[in-house]
Amino acid sequence: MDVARSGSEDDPDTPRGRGAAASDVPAGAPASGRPGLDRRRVLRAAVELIDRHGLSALTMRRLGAHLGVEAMALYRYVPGRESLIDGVVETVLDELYGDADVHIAPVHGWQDYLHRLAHGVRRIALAHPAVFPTISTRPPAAPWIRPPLRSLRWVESFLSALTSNGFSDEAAVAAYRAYTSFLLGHLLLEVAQRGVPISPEDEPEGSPEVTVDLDEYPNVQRLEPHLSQDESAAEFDESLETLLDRLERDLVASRRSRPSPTQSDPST
Amino acid sequence: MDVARSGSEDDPDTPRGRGAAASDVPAGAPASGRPGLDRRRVLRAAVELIDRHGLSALTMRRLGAHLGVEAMALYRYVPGRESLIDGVVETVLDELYGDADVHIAPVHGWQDYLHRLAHGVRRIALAHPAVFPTISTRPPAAPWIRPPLRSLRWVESFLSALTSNGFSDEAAVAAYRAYTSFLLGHLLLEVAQRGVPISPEDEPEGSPEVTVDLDEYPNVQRLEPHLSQDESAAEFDESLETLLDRLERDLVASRRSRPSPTQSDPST
DNA sequence: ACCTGAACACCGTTCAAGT
DNA sequence: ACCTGAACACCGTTCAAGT
Repeated sequence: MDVARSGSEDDPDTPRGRGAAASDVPAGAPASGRPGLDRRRVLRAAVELIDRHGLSALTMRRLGAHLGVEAMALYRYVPGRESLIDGVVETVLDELYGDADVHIAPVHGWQDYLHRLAHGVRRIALAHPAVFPTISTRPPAAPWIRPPLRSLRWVESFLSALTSNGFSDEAAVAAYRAYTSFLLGHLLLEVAQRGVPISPEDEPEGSPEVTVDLDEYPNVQRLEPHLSQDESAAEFDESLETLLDRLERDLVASRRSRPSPTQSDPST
Repeated sequence: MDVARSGSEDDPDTPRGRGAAASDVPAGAPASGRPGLDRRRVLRAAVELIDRHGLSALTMRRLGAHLGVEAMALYRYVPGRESLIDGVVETVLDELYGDADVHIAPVHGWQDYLHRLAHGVRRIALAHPAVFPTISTRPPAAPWIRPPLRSLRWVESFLSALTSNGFSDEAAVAAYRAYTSFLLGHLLLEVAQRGVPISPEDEPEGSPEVTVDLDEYPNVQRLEPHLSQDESAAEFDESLETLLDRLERDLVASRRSRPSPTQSDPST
């Protein structure tokens, strides 16, 4: 279960001794980070902007203003807007690497690991609902790198967890596919359900309440109370358990037909 | 199984007697539709533009040019770009209403219906891969209208099919949720895997082939052949069957605990 | 080394004006 | 009734110039 740190790219231009230079500034500065721009600072500001006002509010000019700088200054740290958005996706996903709950040694094998990983991704989706659709739909680097697990590191970690626990290569890949589409489908819908900030300042004023006439849709009308209920959390857990159970059944079945070729080590 | 026609909005401003005025024009005009703009024509041109060059290529000015008109003329038929995109989503989804394979009387009850519907949605996703991410992520009209089944009509049709076949209200809603997240997860990933046209003219020239060094990711490296294989179609079918089987099991189990309260009519 | 001013091409959108 | 010209505010991006 070797999972190291960040993925973005090792920027060797970090101008400080970790926590030293950060002390002579409010540390939680509200908007304008005077002390010196920095790729990481730019990306984090971009995430903040999207979180607060939606993706369409992320313009080079606004991001510059947010950082107390002209837009053109950003091109030192980022090749352009598209690539800035890629960086935002990486930055948000990088939070997973720092998520203690995902990293503690799994006490119940691979199931525990997949369980923790799934909830880690869910926390990220809920923390950055305006970013998650972008995480889900940006074209991945390779066709088999499936969102929302968009980095080689996580794919490796996933496959390693399964193959070192008795899964055949084919089964591990199949599990990877099932797992990612489960995460994507559920979390995208959960995030959509919550309503994401779209463009500038949602709904101008006293909402006109676009109430549709449901008379022609009797089932929808009758089930409206059920439909409106937010069961996302429970559903996520249930579906996840269902998936893990299925994977385990398949695993056991495969062990029976092709008896254990050296029971793997439960190390780490 | 009552499913009527289009959903967009009943535009009463159609300036012709259906097929009469359309006869004095090539009928399959390649780009510039001289004879008179029309909301439907505008939307279809927008779909074509996205299909060919990606969402970012859809600008009011380019769409106008494509239709042989200045951009400002489009504002007669569409309130603005955002709403144009909503119209594109509706237009593409409307193809489902005309899909014969979805509409024929289901010969094997609700399972047959869900099966046909799923494949209908999949056909649409594959026919318009550049539109599907937008279908998946545009904020729905109501929180419980879940992509990719974005219209009241389909939700009604879905719920009707299940509740008239023995499903309780709760079970029907749960099935609706499971079904939509299945569709979304699978199809979004299948479409992403195929690589969608992003911005202008993919890859300028002889692709530099960004080959990543896989040495640090031994499992990924070993499984690369498996991972690269496109099993989307088979996986879609398998996962769909798994889902339908689970729904059926739950249905049977519920019948046992609460014996049939009037076996419903299999009409239409 | 880092940022800015000015400029360019291209946006969405409004509105008075043309036909 | 339908389309256009001109204009406005706002984009992304380049590049020579400032400090």
